[in-house]
Amino acid sequence: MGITKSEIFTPQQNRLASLAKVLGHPARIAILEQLFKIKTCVCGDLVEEIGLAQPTISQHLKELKNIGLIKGEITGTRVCYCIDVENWEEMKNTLSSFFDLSLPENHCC
Amino acid sequence: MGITKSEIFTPQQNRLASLAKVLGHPARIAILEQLFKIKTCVCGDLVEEIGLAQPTISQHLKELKNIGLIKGEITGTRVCYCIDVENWEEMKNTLSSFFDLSLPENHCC
DNA sequence: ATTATTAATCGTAATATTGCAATATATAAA
DNA sequence: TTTATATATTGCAATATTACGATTAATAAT
Repeated sequence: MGITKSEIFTPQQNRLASLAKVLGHPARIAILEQLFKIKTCVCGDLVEEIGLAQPTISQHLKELKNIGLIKGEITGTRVCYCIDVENWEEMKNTLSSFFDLSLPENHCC
Repeated sequence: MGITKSEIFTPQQNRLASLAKVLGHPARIAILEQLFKIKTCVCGDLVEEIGLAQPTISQHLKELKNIGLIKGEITGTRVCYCIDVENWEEMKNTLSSFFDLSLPENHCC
């Protein structure tokens, strides 16, 4: 059906999955890495840098913005995108907590 | 087109995205949490626990296994699944490294 | 041998995602 | 005002994902 049965999971599970899902595309990883690399905001340039069509990049940026990982500010005809530092830290913690769940001790395999 | 242009990204970017993608479904998050919770292997029971049909759970388990987050061992008619501790740690580090990229200092927004 | 149990696979329907051309929008420059 | 520039939105085609009923495979129990 292609539809996720979100209603049978906890808000935490759904939130974590949503966050991971947004990170689940190499173009979005590349965009985020570029934002880190240039140490400031991206005002365009991502299209040439990444090599996907402008509408495609725009769409990926939208998803990153929706989940709160980046934010954009319009300056003239350009839009400057940068990491949303506060949310970034929060999501880092969300993922860390999950991965820090204490590992099982009694293996049967 | 529904097809990701993996070839224009680095292996690292694709690897990270693949890992995140697998975590991008609440059922798979729930399965992993359950594996942690019971502190041992899951031999069935996931179907009742999670509330999706048996083929659906089986499919999710397959994806978790493919990426290496869990491993399974056949014992009789049952299959015991548990966290693949070694890979788990590796993936934790992969994600941590990404999130620990030093945050940009010069904000323009 | 037959039956029960458990999990994987197949087939299929519904929905989501990816990517881009075409277009729209909105500001800057001339 | 007209034109150029940058980004968003729309519409669509191709592919992927999710979910599950039906079936299969493989062992256990009777």
